[in-house]
Amino acid sequence: MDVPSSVKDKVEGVEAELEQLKKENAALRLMLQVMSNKYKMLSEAYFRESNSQVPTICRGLTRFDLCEDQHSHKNILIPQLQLAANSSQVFVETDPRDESHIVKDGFQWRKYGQKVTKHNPFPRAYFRCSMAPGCPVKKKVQRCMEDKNFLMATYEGRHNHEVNPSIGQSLSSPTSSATTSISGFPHSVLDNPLRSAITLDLNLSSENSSGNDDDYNNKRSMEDHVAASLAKDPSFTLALAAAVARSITEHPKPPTN
DNA sequence: CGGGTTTGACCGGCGC
DNA sequence: GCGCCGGTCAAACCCG
Repeated sequence: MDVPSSVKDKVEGVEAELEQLKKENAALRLMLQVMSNKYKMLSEAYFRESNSQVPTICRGLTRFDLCEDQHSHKNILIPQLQLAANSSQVFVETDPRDESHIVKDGFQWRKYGQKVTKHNPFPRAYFRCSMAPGCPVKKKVQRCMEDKNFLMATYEGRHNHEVNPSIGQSLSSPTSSATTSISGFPHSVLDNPLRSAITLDLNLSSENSSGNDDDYNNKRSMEDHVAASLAKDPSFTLALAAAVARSITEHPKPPTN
């Protein structure tokens, strides 16, 4: 019995969609695992600090920012972890064969060094902003260890000038998608329409980044990949945030003294 | 020739 | 004090 080609196409379409959903589910599961582990680590660190009588600033603890999705005009919860003051991280999907460390973010950068770090075989490049004399902003760019599709750029400092749109235009190009959270930047920069509409900063604080075990790096790399793909879909982010919130509330409380 | 990149050397912080 | 490691410097080099 012959199956009409239109039906066949439809079936193939549904199968492709199913496959896509499976991938997204896998990504979500991974994300939940990572965030759950991260929450556990942070909780332990927090309680250790509390118990050691050291004055504590709650840096690096998870909070949820309420933001409005520009497309659906619904508020979405965005899990966000703060880096050190004036510091932020950006994840950019690039061709893994591209070794140029170029993150087109609207600024002009001058490279002043490159280094191979201990836990990542890919070299880390160091840049200074060269758009304005005396601009104190620096950035570090390094390819994610386990997912070569992503570059991780760490920004430090505040720009003392405006962004140049002609430099940043490729940020919105189809071949380069950025998942950004830029803290410490002037509003004029943040309001730039060239900037990615979705903010999803899943980074640990600078304090936690001082941990240098492989386990941590593995989690971080997985996080980078998952965060970048999920951040493209605000409704998915909403569902994720709800699931994470459930995960956190169900997590057993750390021992108290 | 000026501006950017490369790369080895150097420096300072940190843990042991 | 020593060694490790990340970050920076600066001379050499490249390119338009």
